[in-house]
Amino acid sequence: MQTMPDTVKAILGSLGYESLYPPQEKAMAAGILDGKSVLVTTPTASGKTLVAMMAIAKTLQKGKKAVYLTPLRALASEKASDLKALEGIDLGLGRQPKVMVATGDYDSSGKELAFADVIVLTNEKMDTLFRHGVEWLGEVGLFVADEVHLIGDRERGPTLEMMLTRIRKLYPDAQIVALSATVSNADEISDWLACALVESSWRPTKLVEGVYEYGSVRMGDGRTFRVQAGTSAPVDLAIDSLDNGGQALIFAETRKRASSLAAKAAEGVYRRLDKGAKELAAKAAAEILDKGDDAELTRTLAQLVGKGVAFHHAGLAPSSRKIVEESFKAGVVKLLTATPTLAAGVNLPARRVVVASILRYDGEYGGNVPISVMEYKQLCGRAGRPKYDTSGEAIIVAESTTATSGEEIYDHYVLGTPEPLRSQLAGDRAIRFHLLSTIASVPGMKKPEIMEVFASTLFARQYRSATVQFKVESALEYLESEELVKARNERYVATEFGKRTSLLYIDPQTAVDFRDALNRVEKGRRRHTLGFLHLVTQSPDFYPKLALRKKDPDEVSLLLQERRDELLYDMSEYDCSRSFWALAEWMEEAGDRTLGDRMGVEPGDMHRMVETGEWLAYSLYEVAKLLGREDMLSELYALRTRIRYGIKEELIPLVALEGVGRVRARALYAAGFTDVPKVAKAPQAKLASVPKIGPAVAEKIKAQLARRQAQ
DNA sequence: CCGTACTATTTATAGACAGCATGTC
DNA sequence: CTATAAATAGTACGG
Repeated sequence: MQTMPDTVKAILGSLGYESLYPPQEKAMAAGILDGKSVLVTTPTASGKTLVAMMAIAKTLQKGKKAVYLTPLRALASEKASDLKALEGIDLGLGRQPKVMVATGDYDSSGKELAFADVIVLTNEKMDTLFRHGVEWLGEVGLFVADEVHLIGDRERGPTLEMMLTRIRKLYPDAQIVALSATVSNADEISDWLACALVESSWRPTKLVEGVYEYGSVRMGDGRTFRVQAGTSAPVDLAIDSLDNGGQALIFAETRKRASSLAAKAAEGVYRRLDKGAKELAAKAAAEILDKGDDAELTRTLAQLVGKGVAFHHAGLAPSSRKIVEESFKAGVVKLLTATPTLAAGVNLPARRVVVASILRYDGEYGGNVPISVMEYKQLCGRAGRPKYDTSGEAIIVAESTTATSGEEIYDHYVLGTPEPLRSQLAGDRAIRFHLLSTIASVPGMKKPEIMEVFASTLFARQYRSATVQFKVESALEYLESEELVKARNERYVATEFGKRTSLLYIDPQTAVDFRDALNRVEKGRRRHTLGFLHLVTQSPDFYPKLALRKKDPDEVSLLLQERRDELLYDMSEYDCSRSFWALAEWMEEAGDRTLGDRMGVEPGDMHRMVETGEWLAYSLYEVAKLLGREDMLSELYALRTRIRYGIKEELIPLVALEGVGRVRARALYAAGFTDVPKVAKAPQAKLASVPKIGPAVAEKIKAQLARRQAQ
């Protein structure tokens, strides 16, 4: 503590901290306040944010900007609101420090960001800022990279790896503070990033891990105890925790299992609620119904929340998800079941974490495979609420049906150490994607210079140089043969098509598929909406891709037959996904009931499909524009709007009105207001009498039409 | 013949980042 | 080539 400078002490004081946690002291000793780059590996909730905040404060005092990088939008906004605490501190800037967030869905404009001192971004957003060559990056003195262990993720690791590589290369003087969960090759990572390594296993609450088998639990501290057998082992363990006064969190391997475990727990939990708790639960349940949609999933969830139990997974509507999170935090929901969404996302700790199974289905493998020790430790990280519990517990349920015994599980997971982090940049998709952006952002590099960029990746450290060379070269060949890049005098530049692809942030494969498909479309007046939609949903960038169920092909086949003339290529119902089908119905104004109950598409999935679908439809529009296909532009623009709002073509003009979405647009149309001029002509009272449109909305519509006319 | 309890068969499988703000026949 | 739990369809049996 004696090493702490007064300024930092003052900052800590104004943030409400008196002393530092051990890992925080270690980070200071490593020189984090002197601008030294550091990799901090500690368990979750051990105060990494404060470490970052101290470094950020120091950076701002030097008149530099700080960038904070996270893997999730939800974490970005959470961190931003944590960091807002800095806005209240005088750092000698002569003004208030400014904290801003920019993510794909919530974008502060580039200009605004230039005036911010602390900028919170997702890793991908940072990548796009590099691609756009934002000017203020030179003013950044500190990059904080949170959850750096994501480097080992097959899908999203490469972006993080390339981004860190680029930061090191372009801004060698900038300080890097990398925050990571515990990994076994932390020294290799810190060496790669030229960082000092700070390792600590300290936690603010003690964590005791154990394994449940045949009705009894063996804990890491030597304790053993039996659990009252009830409906199902994970539920029994959770209820046992409630009886000891602590909330419980069950991690399940599938969504279905999460909701079924919650249902099993409902009666037992409800019996344990007192009158006040029951009232609060009923209120939360009503809120879910009120703010959510009409899908079966939402109704089931509301019913369970009314009993003090909930499930949480990516199928929930964003509104339901938020209410569940808040209710659990507030203690209204006593027992929560969840898929791994909660392991990486917002911090929702519980006294006891139950891992219902260490197996998870892997489609490529064709069976269940055990999760990694690192994943398991991530789940454990949610055990123990610093403010309420002195210690947290994590218990794995060992299924008696599987070959692995409780003892083996204990040895492997409880006593085990997380796996080393492996670069995932060797994947073809990842290499192509990042190679294109490298060439597009620095035009005119020769092959050796390009190789040099990849030579400073973690990938190059972990693989033979011949492998790296081979991978990069074959990706280069691909990009060249598809005319995304071209070489002149051995210097590589991106073509217009390549540049556009890089800025749209789509997979080169997606761009090529789009281009080739559009080029095959004959010029003319024929409509191709369904074909375009298929193209979008088939893209490797589209997510989520739901497979057809056994009973679906008949109905999809009918849809294809009816609209065969809209297709771009010959295809059958077996070339379709349920995502394609659902979006097609969505664009025909199918409701939550149809989508959820008949098609089995949960609200959260629909939300994401609309989001990615719209982005890709926009990209398809841009590719068509680049190809000079004016004949398709209006139809592609319509496609984008229809995906976004879930409407038939006739409603497109109406949703341009602020405050009018799919439901109100349909209501207006049904009342005879079939276009904007008709709405403009109608008296306000007439609009207000249309169902779903009250006086307030009618006024809003009138006001903006008046504004529009004035321009 | 019907309802219930049990058994065989079928079905489906975690999560999540990114762009940009028209101009038609 | 590989798994497993939940939902659903099918079957046996008692009344």
